[in-house]
Amino acid sequence: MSKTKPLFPLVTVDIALFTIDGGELKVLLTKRSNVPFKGCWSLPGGVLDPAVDDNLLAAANRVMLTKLGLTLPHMEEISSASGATRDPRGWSISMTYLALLPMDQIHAIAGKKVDEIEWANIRERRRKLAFDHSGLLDQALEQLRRKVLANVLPLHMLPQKFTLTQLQRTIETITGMPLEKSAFRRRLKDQHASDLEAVPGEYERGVQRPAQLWRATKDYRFH
Amino acid sequence: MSKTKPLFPLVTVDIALFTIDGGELKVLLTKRSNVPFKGCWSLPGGVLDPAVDDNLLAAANRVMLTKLGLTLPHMEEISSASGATRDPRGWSISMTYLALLPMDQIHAIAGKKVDEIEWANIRERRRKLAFDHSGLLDQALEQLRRKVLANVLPLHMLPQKFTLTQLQRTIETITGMPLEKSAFRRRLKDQHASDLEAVPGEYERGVQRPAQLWRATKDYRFH
DNA sequence: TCAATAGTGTCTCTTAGACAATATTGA
DNA sequence: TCAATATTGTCTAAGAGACACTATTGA
Repeated sequence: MSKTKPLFPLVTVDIALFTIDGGELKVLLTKRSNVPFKGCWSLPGGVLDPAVDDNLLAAANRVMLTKLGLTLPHMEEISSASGATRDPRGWSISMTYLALLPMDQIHAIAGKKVDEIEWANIRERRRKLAFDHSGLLDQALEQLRRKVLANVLPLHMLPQKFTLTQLQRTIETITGMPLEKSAFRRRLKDQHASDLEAVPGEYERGVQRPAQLWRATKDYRFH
Repeated sequence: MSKTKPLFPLVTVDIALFTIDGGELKVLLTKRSNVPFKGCWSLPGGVLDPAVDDNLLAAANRVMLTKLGLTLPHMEEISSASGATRDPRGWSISMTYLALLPMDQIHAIAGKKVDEIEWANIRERRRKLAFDHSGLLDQALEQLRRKVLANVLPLHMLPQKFTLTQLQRTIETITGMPLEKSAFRRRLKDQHASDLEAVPGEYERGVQRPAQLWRATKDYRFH
């Protein structure tokens, strides 16, 4: 470690990383290998290292890369949690981040897998997490749903090339609300012309009419 | 001061406090009386004191109370700013808060007025602020406008009792967009029945038909 | 031909904007 | 009565949901 001075207050970053797997919304959890809360499940996270982190967002990206080998297409600050009692080690600040992983990279986790990991189904979330992570996860999930309901496209959860039906299913899975196919596509044409582009001549085939493949335009952001 | 240990990283809170004055949106600025950026204008703020602050939100409220004598009806976390270079004193974290002051309390500022203060007109904002506060103010302002445009009522900027026209003018001032009186009132009736209540028998009088006075319902939150 | 899903068209209903009409006061 | 602003009503246009229709493939 490159830490030189002890941190006071203790500053950590915690990441709620979501993806879609088997038509279900999942979040990545890690089992803690150290005290406090050793053996408990928690959001993946780590301690700020001022010697190497340019800022807190960079710290979140570093943690996901070094601990899990992941470079994530979206990382967004959600909120802080702070106080003297939320971490037994003392007065602490945690910044929570919302991150998205493309569904075809769900098995890309490599890195120094010091911790046991699990993709937990959001709908079955009854497990109590370490620290105040249950609440942090709730906030990140709420923000994800709010944005998708507000018509922001979660393209970073899809493969590079995808069909419009895949996109529709992804949104339905996140929000829990069914979409009308016709109205959904009308909205894409009217309001997302600059977000999506058809991949010329590429189609997904099956026992049906081939489906046009689409991709996010360059520099698309989940904003 | 009750600080016992020096902070590392340095943790501060900065508050973008908005109100309406003379039909204009204003933000409270303070002139810094200490280094760094001595003599520069900045958002009011202060350093976290883990010995007395329950959390960062409490720190923001304490700073506004002790430095300016204000107890604010709304205080909301916006975002963090962090890094090694944004404050010459070293690696720092600042949490920005959005706060609202009722327009009839614009002169309520008392407290230990160690700093010179000014209500700066948002539309004339060309002044460069200390640290990265210009950007922080932009973010807070954007969030305020986003919420008001998304139909959240800024009741905390109005007096306890107000007319619907006052509310309409307030919203128009924040967003910069004119509202249709009829459609606006229809929206209030349809979507804000639980946010507003008429004050029975109380009217604002003038050279015109008296205007019903309204108040925010108990526990109304700007959310 | 049929099952299956892609993709499009159309009808209707709701909602929001535009604008007009009525209401009530002080001067 | 008039000026001024509060409050309400109505017409219309745009957008969204419901639903049906057509298109294209593999089996």
